[in-house]
Amino acid sequence: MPTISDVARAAGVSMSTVSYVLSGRRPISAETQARVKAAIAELGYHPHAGARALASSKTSVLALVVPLRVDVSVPVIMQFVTAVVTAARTYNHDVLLLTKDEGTAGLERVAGATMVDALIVMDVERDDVRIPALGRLKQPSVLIGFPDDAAGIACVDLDFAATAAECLSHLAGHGHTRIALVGPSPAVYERGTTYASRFLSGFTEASARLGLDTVAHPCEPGAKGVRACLAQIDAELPDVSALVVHNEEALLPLLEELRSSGRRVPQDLSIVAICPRDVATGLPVRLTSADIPAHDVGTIAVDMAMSLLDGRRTPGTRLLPPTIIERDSCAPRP
Amino acid sequence: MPTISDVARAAGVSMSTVSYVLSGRRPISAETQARVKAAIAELGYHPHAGARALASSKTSVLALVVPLRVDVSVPVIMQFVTAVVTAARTYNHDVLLLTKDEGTAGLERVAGATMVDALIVMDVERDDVRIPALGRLKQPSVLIGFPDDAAGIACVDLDFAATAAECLSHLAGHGHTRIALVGPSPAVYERGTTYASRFLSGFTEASARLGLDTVAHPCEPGAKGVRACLAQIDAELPDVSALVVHNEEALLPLLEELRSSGRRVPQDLSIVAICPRDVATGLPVRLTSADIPAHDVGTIAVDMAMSLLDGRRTPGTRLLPPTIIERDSCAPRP
DNA sequence: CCCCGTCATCGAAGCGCTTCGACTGGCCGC
DNA sequence: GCGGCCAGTCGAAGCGCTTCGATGACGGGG
Repeated sequence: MPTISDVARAAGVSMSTVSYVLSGRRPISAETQARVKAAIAELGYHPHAGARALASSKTSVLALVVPLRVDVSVPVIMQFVTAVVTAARTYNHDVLLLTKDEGTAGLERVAGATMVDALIVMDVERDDVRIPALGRLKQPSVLIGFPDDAAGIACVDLDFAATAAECLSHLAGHGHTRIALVGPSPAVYERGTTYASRFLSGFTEASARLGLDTVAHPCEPGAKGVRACLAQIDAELPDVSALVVHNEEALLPLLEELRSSGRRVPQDLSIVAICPRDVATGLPVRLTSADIPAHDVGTIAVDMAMSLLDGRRTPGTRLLPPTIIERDSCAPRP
Repeated sequence: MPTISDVARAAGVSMSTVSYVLSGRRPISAETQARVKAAIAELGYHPHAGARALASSKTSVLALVVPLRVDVSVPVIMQFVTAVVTAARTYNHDVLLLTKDEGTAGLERVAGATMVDALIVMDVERDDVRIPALGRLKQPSVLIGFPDDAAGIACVDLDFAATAAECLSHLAGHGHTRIALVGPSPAVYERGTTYASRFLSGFTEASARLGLDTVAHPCEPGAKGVRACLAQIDAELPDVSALVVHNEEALLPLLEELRSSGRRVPQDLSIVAICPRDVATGLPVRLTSADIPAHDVGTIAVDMAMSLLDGRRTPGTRLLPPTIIERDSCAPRP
């Protein structure tokens, strides 16, 4: 492996000149630049990341913490991940992958060892122990999600409250007035993931504002859970004509159950789902859905991390507006 | 951030002693070790990764290259990823995530910059351009999948040929003699992913060996693709009584199509699928399946990389034996 | 009693890069 | 015609760690 001094020798200049050609931090004449670049190409020189990190205290690496076992669907996580990696590359950064199960120790390890310049943390919970830990690090961090108290740490996420409201007004626009929310499994609420409760309170508020008759129920996973949830809804809200489904796992069994009990979607029952595009289109009925903009969220998280890194101030928090995509699961009230 | 010399001063020893306590490469008396460790704990010292990499030419980081857009299902990829990250941590390594779309350049970048000690590459194709590139790196690498010519690079994967044979003998054991293979979409074959052709040739061979009547067809994605594929199969192999499905996306539409055309699974038609556990159990019928051992493959890939790193010789290639899990989609021939 | 081998520890030389201060010509303005 | 300035370049001092050879103390064998 050639070093910077090999390049310098080959180009007939000093090490520092090569360094300045590479970083552009000082003016170097066009001819010299050309010679240096030629030498670099010829030798196949790559600056040594460790040496660079040592000398400059910058690693060009971002840490990304992903959840291992989750209630939020795996494809969505993967979308976040690829968005983050792709966005990081546009800033010439790479991504070190950590898992949530390492908890606070993982953060401290990579930050303490100066392996990364900044951290992006997914799946933060209401009262996440990692938040105070992040605050103690010398590297900046960005949360994907909203804890109760972000303690000054930057956050990005879909505006779930506004999304719930959008779903309701979309259905209200079709004439529906009796609407039920099929929520995530109780485990999600208990775990303290705030998107569930943010969605729920947005739902409740908008329902009151729009004068709708609504009920909301969490939904256990599996066909039995769906059946139980539907039964409860029918009992509490007879003549319900539309469902808002904030539970990806429930979608398929739900459609199965409705079909086998003879309720047609959308003729008898309209549905709006909160899920990524491909889930909405991959089911037996193409669902009208509020999109989960995983790609945008990931990209914005990286943008925020980069602003933080070069000292620019960033809005502490970004809530992305919802987008509803009309497909085949909403009809006017029967 | 405290440095090793802060620790040394606090413990009243030299820097090198601290280093030897940390690495264990030379004997240090118990008392000295205790003092050093106390100082480390008290100061909250973490060795600087860059400095360490510079001095030792070891980074304790593995690169993992994942495909971005794929025909193999996202949850499977994610299983590989989490297995690799988890296994890497047991060796005190971290994982740098690269995407396949960076191609050869990504590999050369991280290897050239000495950001990683070894590379693990997923989704390798028949004649992958990355293979010669990997050969040129000074870091060892492990492929997940089997190219036509691995050029001496280590490989791990499920033994797809043996898997096909297992599926057939499982069905033959239930008395089936007329069996069709619903293969991946033609795009997969064209892209040159070898697992498809390995499976197909295993299928053909075992079919001959067992004296079965079989046909094999690729299957375009979507409901129409499934319908077309079934039609072809029925035309070429009337009275087909079992299907081997090597196409995760086709599974749901396939079951839909069979149901709506009145063919019951497994009474009228038995099915063995090749897919991960959760897919097999998440469908309307719990499918008997040959498991895709993503977790094991990921773990073994890391083990192989580590052996390569400390100079131990490893088998150049590991093919994992298939496991068939009996569920509700296989019945004796009607 | 001396020599030698062992064990535990130290000192210093890098590893490859960035960065800061200093140096050199040329060119301007007065 | 001289001081000052700027563009362009160089030299050297680290950055924090590992590692190798050297050193000192100590005990055992001759």
